[in-house]
Amino acid sequence: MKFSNSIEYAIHGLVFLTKVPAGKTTQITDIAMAINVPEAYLRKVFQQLVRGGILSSQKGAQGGFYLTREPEGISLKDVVEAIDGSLPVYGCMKDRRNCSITEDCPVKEAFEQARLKMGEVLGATSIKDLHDDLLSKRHVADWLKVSA
Amino acid sequence: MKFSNSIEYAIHGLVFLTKVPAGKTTQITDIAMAINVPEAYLRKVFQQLVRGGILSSQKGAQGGFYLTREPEGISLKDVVEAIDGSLPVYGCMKDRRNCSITEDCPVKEAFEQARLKMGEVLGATSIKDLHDDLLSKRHVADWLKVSA
DNA sequence: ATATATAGGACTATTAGGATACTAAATATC
DNA sequence: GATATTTAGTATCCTAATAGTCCTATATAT
Repeated sequence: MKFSNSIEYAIHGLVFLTKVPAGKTTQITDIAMAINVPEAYLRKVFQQLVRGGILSSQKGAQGGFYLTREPEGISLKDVVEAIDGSLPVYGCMKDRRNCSITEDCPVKEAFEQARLKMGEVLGATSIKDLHDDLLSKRHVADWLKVSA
Repeated sequence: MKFSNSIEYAIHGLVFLTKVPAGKTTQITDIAMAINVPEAYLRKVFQQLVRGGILSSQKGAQGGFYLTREPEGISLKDVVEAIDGSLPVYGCMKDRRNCSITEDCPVKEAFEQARLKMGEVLGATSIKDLHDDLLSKRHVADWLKVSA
């Protein structure tokens, strides 16, 4: 079981935008080139982030994308939920299988607990945390240098 | 993001086998009918559980499947790993994108922490826990009654 | 008006999941 | 040992989701 590739693209793109001054837009072409992701695809990913309220966009000349809120307010949980819809959910087939356990199902509850715990961890790491952590490394990624 | 349906089938099948005395085999036909799952498909799922060491099987007349170890020793984590391969993993594309962060990647680490937490929760719930919890309900599932 | 940039839909390709069917192999029993 | 029984394993099919591209519409700064 794997998180989608789009999530990695989204995270890199968001970390890249961390350094951009608030209110200033950045064009998708520049971001895609910097983090080495197909431009057309990254555009799609960024549209999902806009719908998820993480990014804002402006059309037309001098337009582009920018963070809706400060990078310390954007968690990995937010990103995953914007892209993949939700953290991994237990897929119950009770309708198809006419299982009579309609509520208080212990299986569902165990998986729900597990999902909440995962959410706590991913909710505790912000885009800013990632950005700062990466900068502190000796060998900084190229795409991070470019954004400086 | 969803856990596969096979996991639900596997869990129901295993809970069903909880009541079967140790060493006694049960045929896939009976299990599939009891828990209302397509027989051919459940056979596939059970093969995965055999490979995962959770079930054992015996070929030939009077053959069938049986639990390899006691139901209190089988956790939801074991089942998920036998069926889906692993709890959800962060899919990093560093090869394709020639990302220079080869080790100590903070993104990878955050997702790894999250996966471990989820594993702790799912590892703490056993098939026996689920069975006992279900039996304690007022309205017990039909497939559970059958196995009694 | 016009050049510029995202929005959004249409479209393709590849992969994974869900499900079925058939053949091979093992074994209890007669 | 022959046979019926039952799982193992594989091959196949269908569907859905992911990954990725491209074209057109729409908004907007200048």
